[in-house]
Amino acid sequence: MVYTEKRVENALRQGGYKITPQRRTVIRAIIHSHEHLTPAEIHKKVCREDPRIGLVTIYRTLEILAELNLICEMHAGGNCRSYLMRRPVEHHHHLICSDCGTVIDFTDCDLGELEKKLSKENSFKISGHILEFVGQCRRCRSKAVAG
Amino acid sequence: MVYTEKRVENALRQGGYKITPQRRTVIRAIIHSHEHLTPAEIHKKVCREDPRIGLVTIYRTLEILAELNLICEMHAGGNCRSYLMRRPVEHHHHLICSDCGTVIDFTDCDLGELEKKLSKENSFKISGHILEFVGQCRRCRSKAVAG
DNA sequence: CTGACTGCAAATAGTTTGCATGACG
DNA sequence: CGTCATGCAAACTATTTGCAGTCAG
Repeated sequence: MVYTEKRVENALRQGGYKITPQRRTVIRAIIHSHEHLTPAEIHKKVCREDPRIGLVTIYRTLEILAELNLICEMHAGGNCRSYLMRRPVEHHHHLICSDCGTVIDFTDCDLGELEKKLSKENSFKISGHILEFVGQCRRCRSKAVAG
Repeated sequence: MVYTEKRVENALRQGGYKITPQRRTVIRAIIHSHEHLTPAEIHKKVCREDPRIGLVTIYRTLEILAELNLICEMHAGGNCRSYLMRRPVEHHHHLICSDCGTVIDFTDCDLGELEKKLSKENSFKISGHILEFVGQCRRCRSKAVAG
Protein backbone atom coordinates (compact mmCIF):
# COMPACT_ATOMS: atom_id res chain seq x y z
CA MET A 1 0.00 0.00 0.00
CA VAL A 2 1.33 3.37 -1.06
CA TYR A 3 0.19 6.95 -0.67
CA THR A 4 -2.24 8.17 -3.28
CA GLU A 5 -2.56 11.72 -4.49
CA LYS A 6 -5.69 12.18 -2.37
CA ARG A 7 -4.05 10.90 0.76
CA VAL A 8 -1.11 13.22 0.40
CA GLU A 9 -3.40 16.15 -0.25
CA ASN A 10 -5.37 15.37 2.87
CA ALA A 11 -2.21 15.20 4.88
CA LEU A 12 -1.20 18.61 3.54
CA ARG A 13 -4.56 20.10 4.40
CA GLN A 14 -4.41 18.63 7.88
CA GLY A 15 -1.00 20.16 8.26
CA GLY A 16 -2.50 23.55 7.47
CA TYR A 17 -1.04 23.85 3.98
CA LYS A 18 -2.90 24.87 0.87
CA ILE A 19 -3.36 22.69 -2.17
CA THR A 20 -2.07 24.43 -5.26
CA PRO A 21 -1.71 23.13 -8.79
CA GLN A 22 2.05 23.33 -8.40
CA ARG A 23 2.03 21.18 -5.31
CA ARG A 24 -0.31 18.74 -7.00
CA THR A 25 2.08 18.42 -9.90
CA VAL A 26 5.06 17.83 -7.64
CA ILE A 27 3.19 15.21 -5.65
CA ARG A 28 2.07 13.47 -8.81
CA ALA A 29 5.61 13.41 -10.14
CA ILE A 30 6.92 11.79 -6.98
CA ILE A 31 4.06 9.32 -6.65
CA HIS A 32 4.31 8.15 -10.22
CA SER A 33 7.99 7.54 -10.05
CA HIS A 34 9.19 4.54 -8.17
CA GLU A 35 12.75 5.67 -8.24
CA HIS A 36 14.41 8.14 -6.00
CA LEU A 37 14.56 11.59 -7.50
CA THR A 38 16.72 14.57 -6.77
CA PRO A 39 15.06 17.98 -6.56
CA ALA A 40 16.43 18.75 -10.02
CA GLU A 41 15.00 15.56 -11.48
CA ILE A 42 11.63 16.26 -9.95
CA HIS A 43 11.77 19.74 -11.43
CA LYS A 44 12.43 18.37 -14.89
CA LYS A 45 9.48 15.97 -14.65
CA VAL A 46 7.23 18.68 -13.31
CA CYS A 47 8.22 21.05 -16.09
CA ARG A 48 6.91 18.62 -18.67
CA GLU A 49 3.47 19.18 -17.21
CA ASP A 50 3.91 22.86 -16.56
CA PRO A 51 7.13 24.60 -17.57
CA ARG A 52 6.33 27.65 -15.50
CA ILE A 53 6.92 25.91 -12.18
CA GLY A 54 10.18 27.02 -10.61
CA LEU A 55 12.81 24.91 -8.94
CA VAL A 56 12.29 26.92 -5.78
CA THR A 57 8.76 25.61 -5.50
CA ILE A 58 10.09 22.08 -5.69
CA TYR A 59 12.39 22.76 -2.76
CA ARG A 60 9.67 24.36 -0.73
CA THR A 61 7.22 21.56 -1.45
CA LEU A 62 9.78 18.89 -0.63
CA GLU A 63 10.46 20.60 2.66
CA ILE A 64 6.80 20.41 3.58
CA LEU A 65 6.38 16.82 2.43
CA ALA A 66 9.43 15.81 4.43
CA GLU A 67 8.17 17.65 7.49
CA LEU A 68 4.88 15.78 7.25
CA ASN A 69 6.83 12.56 6.78
CA LEU A 70 5.25 11.84 3.43
CA ILE A 71 8.48 11.41 1.56
CA CYS A 72 11.77 9.98 2.65
CA GLU A 73 15.19 11.33 2.06
CA MET A 74 17.97 9.16 0.77
CA HIS A 75 21.63 9.15 1.59
CA ALA A 76 23.68 7.38 -1.00
CA GLY A 77 27.38 7.90 -1.38
CA GLY A 78 28.82 11.34 -1.89
CA ASN A 79 26.19 13.77 -3.01
CA CYS A 80 23.02 14.07 -1.11
CA ARG A 81 19.34 14.35 -1.19
CA SER A 82 16.97 12.43 -3.27
CA TYR A 83 13.41 11.68 -2.39
CA LEU A 84 10.84 8.95 -2.68
CA MET A 85 7.22 8.79 -1.64
CA ARG A 86 7.11 7.05 1.68
CA ARG A 87 4.98 4.00 2.29
CA PRO A 88 2.74 4.67 5.21
CA VAL A 89 3.26 2.69 8.40
CA GLU A 90 5.90 0.25 7.23
CA HIS A 91 9.24 1.94 6.92
CA HIS A 92 11.70 0.59 4.45
CA HIS A 93 15.33 0.55 3.47
CA HIS A 94 17.47 0.62 0.40
CA LEU A 95 19.65 -1.63 -1.64
CA ILE A 96 21.68 0.59 -3.92
CA CYS A 97 23.74 -0.32 -6.94
CA SER A 98 26.98 1.57 -6.77
CA ASP A 99 27.41 1.35 -10.55
CA CYS A 100 24.09 2.34 -12.07
CA GLY A 101 22.33 3.79 -9.05
CA THR A 102 19.35 1.45 -9.15
CA VAL A 103 17.54 1.42 -5.84
CA ILE A 104 15.62 -1.56 -4.52
CA ASP A 105 13.54 -1.20 -1.39
CA PHE A 106 13.10 -3.77 1.30
CA THR A 107 11.11 -3.66 4.48
CA ASP A 108 12.10 -6.50 6.75
CA CYS A 109 15.09 -5.37 8.70
CA ASP A 110 14.46 -6.64 12.22
CA LEU A 111 16.75 -4.24 14.01
CA GLY A 112 14.54 -4.28 17.08
CA GLU A 113 16.87 -6.28 19.32
CA LEU A 114 19.90 -4.26 18.38
CA GLU A 115 17.95 -1.07 18.86
CA LYS A 116 16.86 -2.10 22.35
CA LYS A 117 20.37 -3.05 23.32
CA LEU A 118 21.93 0.15 22.01
CA SER A 119 19.22 2.18 23.60
CA LYS A 120 19.85 0.59 26.97
CA GLU A 121 23.64 0.62 26.84
CA ASN A 122 23.89 4.23 25.78
CA SER A 123 20.82 5.72 27.42
CA PHE A 124 19.60 6.85 24.04
CA LYS A 125 16.01 7.35 23.09
CA ILE A 126 16.20 6.00 19.56
CA SER A 127 13.70 7.44 17.15
CA GLY A 128 14.77 5.95 13.86
CA HIS A 129 17.50 4.50 11.75
CA ILE A 130 19.06 4.59 8.34
CA LEU A 131 19.98 1.27 6.79
CA GLU A 132 21.34 1.04 3.29
CA PHE A 133 23.15 -1.77 1.55
CA VAL A 134 25.49 -0.89 -1.26
CA GLY A 135 26.62 -3.26 -3.96
CA GLN A 136 26.37 -4.24 -7.57
CA CYS A 137 23.10 -5.25 -9.18
CA ARG A 138 22.76 -8.22 -11.49
CA ARG A 139 23.00 -6.22 -14.70
CA CYS A 140 26.11 -4.35 -13.65
CA ARG A 141 27.72 -7.53 -12.42
CA SER A 142 27.29 -9.23 -15.75
CA LYS A 143 28.44 -6.11 -17.56
CA ALA A 144 31.54 -6.04 -15.38
CA VAL A 145 32.31 -9.68 -16.21
CA ALA A 146 31.58 -9.29 -19.91
CA GLY A 147 33.23 -5.95 -20.61
CA MET B 1 42.84 -0.33 17.96
CA VAL B 2 42.84 2.78 15.83
CA TYR B 3 45.00 4.10 13.03
CA THR B 4 48.06 6.00 14.13
CA GLU B 5 49.72 8.78 12.21
CA LYS B 6 52.45 6.40 11.07
CA ARG B 7 50.01 3.80 9.84
CA VAL B 8 48.10 6.33 7.81
CA GLU B 9 51.30 7.69 6.33
CA ASN B 10 52.37 4.22 5.31
CA ALA B 11 49.05 3.62 3.68
CA LEU B 12 49.45 6.86 1.74
CA ARG B 13 52.94 5.92 0.60
CA GLN B 14 51.75 2.49 -0.46
CA GLY B 15 49.01 4.15 -2.41
CA GLY B 16 51.66 6.14 -4.28
CA TYR B 17 50.93 9.45 -2.59
CA LYS B 18 53.49 11.81 -1.14
CA ILE B 19 53.72 12.79 2.48
CA THR B 20 53.60 16.54 2.85
CA PRO B 21 53.42 18.64 5.98
CA GLN B 22 49.91 19.69 4.99
CA ARG B 23 48.71 16.13 4.70
CA ARG B 24 50.35 15.32 8.02
CA THR B 25 48.49 18.16 9.66
CA VAL B 26 45.17 17.08 8.23
CA ILE B 27 45.73 13.49 9.30
CA ARG B 28 46.70 14.59 12.79
CA ALA B 29 43.61 16.73 13.07
CA ILE B 30 41.34 13.84 12.14
CA ILE B 31 43.14 11.30 14.30
CA HIS B 32 43.11 13.47 17.38
CA SER B 33 39.44 14.20 17.12
CA HIS B 34 37.05 11.48 18.07
CA GLU B 35 34.11 13.31 16.65
CA HIS B 36 33.02 13.51 13.09
CA LEU B 37 34.26 16.60 11.37
CA THR B 38 33.10 18.42 8.29
CA PRO B 39 35.73 19.61 5.82
CA ALA B 40 35.26 23.13 7.14
CA GLU B 41 35.80 22.02 10.73
CA ILE B 42 38.92 20.14 9.77
CA HIS B 43 40.16 23.23 8.01
CA LYS B 44 39.64 25.36 11.09
CA LYS B 45 41.56 22.89 13.26
CA VAL B 46 44.34 22.61 10.73
CA CYS B 47 44.64 26.36 10.47
CA ARG B 48 45.48 26.59 14.14
CA GLU B 49 48.62 24.65 13.40
CA ASP B 50 49.33 26.31 10.09
CA PRO B 51 47.08 29.11 8.84
CA ARG B 52 48.51 28.92 5.36
CA ILE B 53 46.83 25.62 4.52
CA GLY B 54 43.90 26.09 2.17
CA LEU B 55 40.50 24.52 2.32
CA VAL B 56 41.14 23.02 -1.09
CA THR B 57 43.95 20.92 0.33
CA ILE B 58 41.57 19.57 2.92
CA TYR B 59 39.19 18.43 0.22
CA ARG B 60 41.94 16.85 -1.83
CA THR B 61 43.39 15.07 1.17
CA LEU B 62 40.01 13.82 2.29
CA GLU B 63 39.40 12.46 -1.17
CA ILE B 64 42.60 10.44 -1.00
CA LEU B 65 41.99 9.22 2.54
CA ALA B 66 38.50 8.11 1.58
CA GLU B 67 39.78 6.38 -1.53
CA LEU B 68 42.28 4.44 0.61
CA ASN B 69 39.47 3.68 3.03
CA LEU B 70 41.25 5.33 5.90
CA ILE B 71 38.39 7.58 6.87
CA CYS B 72 34.70 7.02 6.74
CA GLU B 73 32.05 9.34 5.50
CA MET B 74 28.96 10.00 7.52
CA HIS B 75 25.43 10.59 6.39
CA ALA B 76 23.34 12.19 9.05
CA GLY B 77 20.11 13.97 8.33
CA GLY B 78 19.96 16.79 5.81
CA ASN B 79 23.40 18.14 5.17
CA CYS B 80 26.15 15.82 4.23
CA ARG B 81 29.69 14.88 4.61
CA SER B 82 31.60 14.60 7.74
CA TYR B 83 34.52 12.35 8.33
CA LEU B 84 36.07 10.21 11.02
CA MET B 85 39.21 8.15 11.10
CA ARG B 86 38.21 4.60 10.38
CA ARG B 87 39.11 1.73 12.64
CA PRO B 88 40.98 -0.85 10.67
CA VAL B 89 39.38 -4.25 10.07
CA GLU B 90 36.27 -3.95 12.17
CA HIS B 91 33.75 -1.73 10.54
CA HIS B 92 31.41 0.21 12.72
CA HIS B 93 28.19 2.16 12.81
CA HIS B 94 26.78 5.26 14.38
CA LEU B 95 24.34 6.27 17.03
CA ILE B 96 23.63 9.93 16.49
CA CYS B 97 21.93 12.40 18.78
CA SER B 98 19.57 14.49 16.72
CA ASP B 99 19.74 17.35 19.23
CA CYS B 100 23.41 17.87 20.02
CA GLY B 101 25.03 15.81 17.28
CA THR B 102 26.98 13.52 19.58
CA VAL B 103 28.07 10.40 17.76
CA ILE B 104 28.58 7.06 19.48
CA ASP B 105 30.08 4.20 17.53
CA PHE B 106 29.14 0.58 17.80
CA THR B 107 30.48 -2.44 16.01
CA ASP B 108 28.18 -5.41 16.51
CA CYS B 109 25.47 -5.17 13.93
CA ASP B 110 24.98 -8.74 12.78
CA LEU B 111 23.43 -7.94 9.44
CA GLY B 112 24.95 -11.04 7.88
CA GLU B 113 21.73 -13.03 7.55
CA LEU B 114 19.80 -10.13 6.13
CA GLU B 115 22.62 -9.37 3.76
CA LYS B 116 22.72 -12.95 2.48
CA LYS B 117 19.00 -12.98 1.96
CA LEU B 118 18.90 -9.66 0.14
CA SER B 119 21.85 -10.66 -1.93
CA LYS B 120 20.15 -13.86 -3.03
CA GLU B 121 16.69 -12.42 -3.63
CA ASN B 122 17.90 -9.51 -5.68
CA SER B 123 20.99 -10.96 -7.32
CA PHE B 124 23.06 -8.22 -5.77
CA LYS B 125 26.70 -8.48 -4.92
CA ILE B 126 26.62 -6.55 -1.67
CA SER B 127 29.82 -4.79 -0.79
CA GLY B 128 28.87 -2.79 2.26
CA HIS B 129 26.20 -1.07 4.22
CA ILE B 130 25.34 2.09 6.06
CA LEU B 131 23.60 1.70 9.39
CA GLU B 132 22.86 4.67 11.57
CA PHE B 133 20.51 5.04 14.49
CA VAL B 134 19.15 8.46 15.26
CA GLY B 135 17.74 9.55 18.57
CA GLN B 136 18.24 11.62 21.68
CA CYS B 137 21.18 11.09 24.01
CA ARG B 138 20.87 11.01 27.77
CA ARG B 139 21.88 14.61 28.29
CA CYS B 140 19.50 15.99 25.71
CA ARG B 141 16.69 13.84 27.05
CA SER B 142 17.08 15.23 30.56
CA LYS B 143 17.44 18.73 29.18
CA ALA B 144 14.22 18.28 27.23
CA VAL B 145 12.41 17.13 30.37
CA ALA B 146 13.86 19.88 32.55
CA GLY B 147 13.58 22.82 30.19
C1' DC C 1 -10.52 39.45 1.18
C1' DT C 2 -6.18 38.06 3.22
C1' DG C 3 -2.58 35.35 4.37
C1' DA C 4 -0.18 31.82 2.25
C1' DC C 5 2.11 30.53 -2.18
C1' DT C 6 4.70 31.45 -6.42
C1' DG C 7 8.42 32.88 -9.50
C1' DC C 8 12.21 35.63 -10.25
C1' DA C 9 16.66 37.18 -9.13
C1' DA C 10 20.17 37.44 -6.12
C1' DA C 11 22.58 35.67 -2.14
C1' DT C 12 24.80 31.93 0.17
C1' DA C 13 27.19 27.57 1.04
C1' DG C 14 29.73 23.76 -0.37
C1' DT C 15 32.73 21.77 -3.62
C1' DT C 16 35.61 21.47 -7.86
C1' DT C 17 38.89 23.09 -11.40
C1' DG C 18 42.83 25.68 -13.89
C1' DC C 19 47.13 27.30 -13.40
C1' DA C 20 51.61 28.99 -11.78
C1' DT C 21 54.68 28.06 -8.07
C1' DG C 22 56.85 25.08 -4.74
C1' DA C 23 58.60 20.82 -2.55
C1' DC C 24 58.85 15.49 -1.87
C1' DG C 25 61.44 11.65 -3.00
C1' DC D 1 65.38 17.19 -11.08
C1' DG D 2 60.77 15.56 -12.53
C1' DT D 3 56.46 14.96 -10.91
C1' DC D 4 53.11 15.48 -7.86
C1' DA D 5 51.07 18.77 -4.35
C1' DT D 6 49.75 23.39 -2.94
C1' DG D 7 47.32 27.81 -2.85
C1' DC D 8 44.86 31.15 -5.08
C1' DA D 9 41.04 32.65 -7.70
C1' DA D 10 37.36 31.60 -10.25
C1' DA D 11 33.84 28.39 -11.77
C1' DC D 12 30.13 25.47 -10.61
C1' DT D 13 26.38 23.22 -8.26
C1' DA D 14 22.99 22.94 -4.85
C1' DT D 15 20.17 25.37 -1.80
C1' DT D 16 18.11 29.51 0.55
C1' DT D 17 16.20 34.12 0.92
C1' DG D 18 13.86 38.74 -0.27
C1' DC D 19 10.30 40.64 -2.59
C1' DA D 20 6.28 41.86 -5.38
C1' DG D 21 2.55 39.88 -7.58
C1' DT D 22 -1.10 36.02 -7.44
C1' DC D 23 -4.37 32.74 -5.78
C1' DA D 24 -6.67 29.22 -2.62
C1' DG D 25 -9.94 29.02 0.83
